[in-house]
Amino acid sequence: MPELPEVETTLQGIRPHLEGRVLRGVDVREARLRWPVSEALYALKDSPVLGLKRRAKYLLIQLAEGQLLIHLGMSGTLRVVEAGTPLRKHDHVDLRLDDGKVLRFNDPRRFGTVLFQAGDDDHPLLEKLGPEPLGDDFTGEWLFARSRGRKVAVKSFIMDNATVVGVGNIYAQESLFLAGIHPSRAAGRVSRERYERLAEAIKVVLAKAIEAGGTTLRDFTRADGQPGYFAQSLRVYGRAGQPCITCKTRLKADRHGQRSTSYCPQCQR
DNA sequence: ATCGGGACCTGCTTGC
DNA sequence: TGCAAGCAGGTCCCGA
Repeated sequence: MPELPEVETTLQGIRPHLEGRVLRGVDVREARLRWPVSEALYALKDSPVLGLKRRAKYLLIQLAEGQLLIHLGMSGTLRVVEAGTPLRKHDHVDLRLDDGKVLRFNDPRRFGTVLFQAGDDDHPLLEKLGPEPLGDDFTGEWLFARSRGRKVAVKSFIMDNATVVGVGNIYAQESLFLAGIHPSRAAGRVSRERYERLAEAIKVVLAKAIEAGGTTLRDFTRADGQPGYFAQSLRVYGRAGQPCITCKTRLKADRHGQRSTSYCPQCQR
């Protein structure tokens, strides 16, 4: 159930199990994901795991031969299990480790990816990505500069990975509410000052969500450690028709590019 | 260049 | 109870 906080939580959950280990091999039971699972993975054998990191919503596993890219799509999860653990439905890929554990990729909708990029170069999918939302180079000024003349809805604009990565449907809505910006407003018609507030809101919302994800980290490797959602802190997402937390106005529902949006018509302009 | 829409999938909820 | 429609947290690619 991955937006960026879930991916970050996953990274932190699997890291201790992978660092310092050797990848013995990869078992692919279903290769038809968003893109076919990279053929090169089938041949990997006894490769030390050099490190793990995250870029946007991609989990990157560094091996001597290159880089493994895992994206959870809309429904993907990773679990660390003991070798021999019975398979569940949609357990598509296993990474076998030298300590008898397995990193198991499950994805009912198969929108996720398991790819391999040989050598030192970044995978093409990573090339066009914008700044990390929690990094110093993501600022209101950046949003302002990039948005001049743009007519797209500001919600679509901040969900565009070239603008900033890791802002999915939930957190886009939450951030716009916090910043008091109407999701349908043209990106080019938001002031510098309001973009400062929006950038700050995005950072706060994501940082808090990551923190909350961290609380479920402890049982992450347990049987069904479904990352909790901290739904109680969602102010507008999924609340269309209910009263605004601030002003009691009935929250409205709308759509931006096939994605539902809820917002307060009073607080967000 | 920019924008909106379609596409890729399964599973769960809703409504007749 | 059964079945179809609608919707779900992502994001690439296409045509206008």
